[in-house]
Amino acid sequence: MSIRARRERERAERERLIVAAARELAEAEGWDAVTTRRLAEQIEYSQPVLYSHFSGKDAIMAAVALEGFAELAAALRTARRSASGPRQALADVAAAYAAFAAQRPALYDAMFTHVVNLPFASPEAPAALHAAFDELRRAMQPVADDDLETLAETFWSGLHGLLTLMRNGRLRSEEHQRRLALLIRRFST
Amino acid sequence: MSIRARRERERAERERLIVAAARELAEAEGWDAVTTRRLAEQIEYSQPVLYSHFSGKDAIMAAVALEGFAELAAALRTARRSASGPRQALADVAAAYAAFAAQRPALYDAMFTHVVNLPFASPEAPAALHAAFDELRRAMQPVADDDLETLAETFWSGLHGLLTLMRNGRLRSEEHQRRLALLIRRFST
DNA sequence: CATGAGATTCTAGCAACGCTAGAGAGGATC
DNA sequence: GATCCTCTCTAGCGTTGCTAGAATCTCATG
Repeated sequence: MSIRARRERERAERERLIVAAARELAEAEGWDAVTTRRLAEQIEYSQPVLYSHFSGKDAIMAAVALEGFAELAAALRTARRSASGPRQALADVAAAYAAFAAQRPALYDAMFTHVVNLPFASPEAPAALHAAFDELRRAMQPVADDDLETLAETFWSGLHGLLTLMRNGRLRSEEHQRRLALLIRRFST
Repeated sequence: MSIRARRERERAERERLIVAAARELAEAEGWDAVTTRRLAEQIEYSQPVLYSHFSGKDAIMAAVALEGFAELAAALRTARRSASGPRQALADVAAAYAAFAAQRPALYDAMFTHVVNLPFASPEAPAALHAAFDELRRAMQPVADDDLETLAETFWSGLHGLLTLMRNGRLRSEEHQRRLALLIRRFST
């Protein structure tokens, strides 16, 4: 029994290693640099081992994205709780979201632009994802008139659009903060 | 002299063919299906011919994107001009933008998410791109207080976020119209 | 202690990708 | 008619994600 347990423990540890290696490599050199060969080399096993843990590269990216959702939820929660008041909460949460995306672009991509296999706007979506969106919803509660869910989705989309277009060079970078402030202002009534 | 002219004409025609084939294939099966081999087969020439016209696959995508900008500008212009009034113009232009993105997702991707080589928010950006953004700017003129440029960028980002997150299954599809209306409403004062 | 079964991991390779070097064919020029 | 030059093709390089089948290692059983 104990042997089996040790095996499973080691196996879980190796899986953790794969996800960590993928994330590190992606954050350092972008997702294009994350190849199965480099991952295998990093964990000091051969390529096929990856496929005994994950169905493919997409599944590894999804695992990285899942980590990201949990961290995003935590960051948003901290921002909301440390806000000076309910009105400030929205601005602080939005700023935390923007900072998260700016500091971990590769992670953000895995979460919101690349992987499509994860269920999103449905009850089957991962708990961490629900938690992250819930933080945004709570931050918007004080400024919501009726349909909180739709309002939160729309504001989130605005944030997401600003950050992705900004990062891809589609917007004047010197106006970034002004646009963020403008968006928040438009959703603060 | 005439021979040289015919040559150049035929060459330009072949270049047009390449772009058209890339666009068709992308719209039918997505950009992943657009390979240099399939493109070569479609135009009935060998692969290296593509590289005598374009520096690589990215350049072909950029050419397709350029077509898209022109068409988007035209669509937005039509929407703005046929609007019943200056207040309705913003809603109509936004609706036209959303329809464009929904009907030609691959084209939209080439324009706004994939290719990064094109200059964007700068004077060097292609004329068609300036024209398209200018339509949005004009539609927002009546509702702008002071900084029209930043306002237009922010509203555009909101639209872009809604459409991309929607298309990738990140938002509840049944609420799409409601979110669009909400965004427009928030930017209509 | 030896052996066979079962799980685990590796080597080697497939098909497809973007892209390119160098050979060959064709028409224009002297 | 020989020579050049432009154009196009065949063939191939290095890389990708992924997989089949051989090899190795572990462990319970005779």
